[in-house]
Amino acid sequence: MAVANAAVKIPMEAPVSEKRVRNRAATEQAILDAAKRLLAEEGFQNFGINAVARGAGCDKQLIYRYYGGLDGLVEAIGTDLGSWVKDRIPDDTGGMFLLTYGDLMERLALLFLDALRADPLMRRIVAWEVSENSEQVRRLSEARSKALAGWIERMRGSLTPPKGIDAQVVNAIIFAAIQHVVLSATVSDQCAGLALKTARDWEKAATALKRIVRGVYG
Amino acid sequence: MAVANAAVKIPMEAPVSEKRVRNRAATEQAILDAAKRLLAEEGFQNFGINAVARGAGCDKQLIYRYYGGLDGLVEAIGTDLGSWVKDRIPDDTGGMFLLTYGDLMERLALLFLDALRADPLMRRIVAWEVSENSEQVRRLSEARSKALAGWIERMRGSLTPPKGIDAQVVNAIIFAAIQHVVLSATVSDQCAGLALKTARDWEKAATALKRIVRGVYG
DNA sequence: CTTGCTACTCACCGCTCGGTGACAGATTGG
DNA sequence: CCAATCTGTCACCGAGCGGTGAGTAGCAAG
Repeated sequence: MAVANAAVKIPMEAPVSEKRVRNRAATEQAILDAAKRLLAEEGFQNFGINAVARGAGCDKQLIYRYYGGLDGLVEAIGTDLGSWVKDRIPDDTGGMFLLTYGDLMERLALLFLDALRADPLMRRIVAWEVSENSEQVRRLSEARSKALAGWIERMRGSLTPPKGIDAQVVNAIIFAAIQHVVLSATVSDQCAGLALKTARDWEKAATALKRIVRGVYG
Repeated sequence: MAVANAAVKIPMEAPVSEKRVRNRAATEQAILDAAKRLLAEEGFQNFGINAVARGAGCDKQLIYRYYGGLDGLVEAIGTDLGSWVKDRIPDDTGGMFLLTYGDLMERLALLFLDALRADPLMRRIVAWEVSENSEQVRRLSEARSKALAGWIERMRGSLTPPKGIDAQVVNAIIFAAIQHVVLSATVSDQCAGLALKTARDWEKAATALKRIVRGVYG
């Protein structure tokens, strides 16, 4: 087999899919991407070592080696989440002048609504958060809420809530409402009997949301 | 072995657990109860034929025979749900005079909040609803929302929402908020960074909720 | 007692899961 | 050149899953 070397040097490369390159960094990234994609598209139900490995096109052993298992991988997703959020939720006021706390909260609520609607991964994580209480989920949840809190703080600027209102609690409830509405709509195109399918439906929801925010903050 | 018959007639009954009686109705009920209990306590994650059969102390084959499988069993739970709700959410106004639509919605919101906090099965179903879109879940969800809508309609009486407000949409958002807050608190004792552990925490949440409702409906 | 019917159990199937140990090919350093 | 190391693959394990076909125990009528 003296010709073996030559044959290896010019093999019929990539008979069907391009040959896997030996590159740890790229493989790690491929695994991370596959995990995020899987979580976003399939949800946490069928999320596991085997599925991720299949999605990344590599052996699951590498997930154990590079991330120490599913937990480590999920943690890596969490770490990734901060930048993820930054890319997806605008950080300016869209040219608006936010004169009052009510202006601010209305804008934040609508921005958050749109951002969540547009981001499947975030939606899955939120759904996961209210369905399971594992270490995995806790880490993800923490990363998410931290990113969210940071965003709100940045947007808030120097505006302060009106006296006599426990804004932290009110805001938590409003954001909870947004999350549940979006989750419910994603799964079943409706929420509590309210259709949430067409753009028109969502406009009505946004209007009602504005009304609620304005009702509290004026 | 002539004594065999005598031995059978007076056997050491129930050596450890009482002997299973041959009673189809009772077994069906045991299966249904086990399913509800399992769903309430463990959630939908590990909910399956084997787990239910184990919980009911019978063979899974009986679940196929009596309910036609998990789907039929879940449907039976859904059917059960109407009466379940009636037992758990009060149907009167608690001696209050509800003069305005705002009065009504405030009371409904608080009642719903408490009822959901007190009912693990309902919470699991709600969590399931926002996590998966299967036929099973759709059936359960439908039964739940029907029961809920019926309750609201009964409580509403002749009160009508103020003009110029799309009450259906606003109410859907408010109920969504309640559901998400309760789910989140159940899993992690907090929601969007807001602690929801002590009675004091919940009082604050209830106050904020009232403020939101009153903000919209006056 | 025999014969059916019903309630119920058991053993087994194929499959996927998470997890591990052994191994092959490429790369690098001596 | 060999040897060590790194990257990636493969075969296999035990366990649990949903699902099924065959068989057993109790009861009632003849």
